Amino acid sequence: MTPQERFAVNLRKVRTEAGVSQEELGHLCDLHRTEVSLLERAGREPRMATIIKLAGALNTSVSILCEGVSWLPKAHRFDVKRPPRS
Amino acid sequence: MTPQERFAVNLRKVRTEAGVSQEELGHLCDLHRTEVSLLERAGREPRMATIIKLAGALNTSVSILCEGVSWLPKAHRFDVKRPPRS
DNA sequence: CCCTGCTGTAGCCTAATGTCTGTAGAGGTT
DNA sequence: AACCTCTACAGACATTAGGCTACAGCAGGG
Repeated sequence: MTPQERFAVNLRKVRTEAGVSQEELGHLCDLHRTEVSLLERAGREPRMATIIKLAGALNTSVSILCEGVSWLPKAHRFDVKRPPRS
Repeated sequence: MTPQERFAVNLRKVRTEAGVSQEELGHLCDLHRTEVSLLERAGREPRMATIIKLAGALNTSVSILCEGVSWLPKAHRFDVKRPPRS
């Protein structure tokens, strides 16, 4: 599982729980609807501005969107935890 | 003040307080030395993987690196707070 | 004085993000 | 049936992140 796959899961979870469509979310944070779709399908890796926009539009925090992803400096690799099965 | 300017301030503050050089930090998180320099001079806007790498290498969190930057969905603009003067 | 460590900065390159348009399918409602 | 909403997905495009090399400056220490 890659960092963007975990981000995708987090984003979709937060968005659906907020009851917002991809298109509404895109409008809220000035992102194109296809970009939101790609992010939720782990097709893209968001930049800082994108993460902060999404967090603000969904009234959540960047930590929650990045939850489960960390970096192990000594091992020089990511540590991506599997999301809790809904 | 732009989001990346605020990120630059946050990054430099955390790095210097950790007593790490740009080059050491770059090695810890597999980033080039010049990239760390650019980020601290607000010349670049980091991606998610970059932010998480930096946070992991500096033993901090993404929230701290993104501190002071938020998105106002209704106003369709960022809200960047000035960092506390050291 | 020379040497070393740290940082700034310019340039070039590749790969990626983000924008936009359009098409298509699934599911629900009337 | 037709209609609507949401989403997936393609292709094309401009902009940018990040890697790399190289050179310069500036401090401190021998």
